[in-house]
Amino acid sequence: MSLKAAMHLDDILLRCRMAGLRRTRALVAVLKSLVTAHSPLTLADVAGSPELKNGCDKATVYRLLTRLEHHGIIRRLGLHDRSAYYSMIFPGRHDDYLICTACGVIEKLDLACPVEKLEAQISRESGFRKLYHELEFFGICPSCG
Amino acid sequence: MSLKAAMHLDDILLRCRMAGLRRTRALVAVLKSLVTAHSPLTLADVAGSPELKNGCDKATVYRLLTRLEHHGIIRRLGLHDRSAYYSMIFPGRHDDYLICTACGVIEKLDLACPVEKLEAQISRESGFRKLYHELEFFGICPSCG
DNA sequence: ATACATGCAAACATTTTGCTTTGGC
DNA sequence: GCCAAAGCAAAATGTTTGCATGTAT
Repeated sequence: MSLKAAMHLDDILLRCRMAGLRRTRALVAVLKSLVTAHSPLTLADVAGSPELKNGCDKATVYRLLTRLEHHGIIRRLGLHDRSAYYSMIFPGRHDDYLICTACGVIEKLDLACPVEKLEAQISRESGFRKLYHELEFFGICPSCG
Repeated sequence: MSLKAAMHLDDILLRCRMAGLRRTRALVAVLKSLVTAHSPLTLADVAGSPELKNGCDKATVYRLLTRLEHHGIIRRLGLHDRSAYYSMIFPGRHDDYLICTACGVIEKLDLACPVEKLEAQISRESGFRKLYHELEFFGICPSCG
């Protein structure tokens, strides 16, 4: 894990404590997986997490992910797969994704998200609160092409 | 079912025949549900479809939906729910959605989709083919607010 | 010491497949 | 009549909950 990731981790653990979460082995393991991941992870990915050799129980991971999401520390994504995906929320950053419908590879898109300002407008017109969005592009990647 | 929907239905049945699908009772029922629906439907919605009193078998509906999606006649959506949603594709039209994370209500958004042109750019830069996208806004609706 | 978190196991929900029968062409 | 599609039933996959035990505070 890089120095940058380590800093993030301490920072996030602090936010977890603020939210009333205890610093358990499972919590640290889950956060490590998510902080170091290059793309969103499924519950099974996190629970398995071989490199961290933390085989945490799925039920435990499930409850942690649920709570972390509820506290706005991680984000839950659809990504069109049968299982849900999770990724860290880094303040001020938002990722959109490009996904191959053939092999399932997920790439983070490096672009200025074009819907940020729409969000404010939609919130105003619809009366919905706590608005956020999910934007994914699907297609066939060059390797599968 | 409105006249407009009826026209759509004939049109779509034609496209299905082109794709090699037989005009079965189940196919007609599935298409009727989807054409008349105001928002995307789950597999269970379509199979149950009470108003059409067509209790089709779920396996049948599943296979039909899969095939229809494969032929580009319907679209499969994530919508963050546990089950997948399906909606008709009306040529030249694309819908984005606004979803309440509390009660689950799904509203179609009436806006010029801001990512259409991005799509071409992404396709060019990434080499992905057959690109399409999914854009959803999530939040708490006024009733749940 | 206490309350919260874990792990195991079992219940659920949904999707997916196998196989026989039905019905469109 | 032939082959694709339907229907039934069962397997596979992923999520969620109950409950006894362990552990952070």
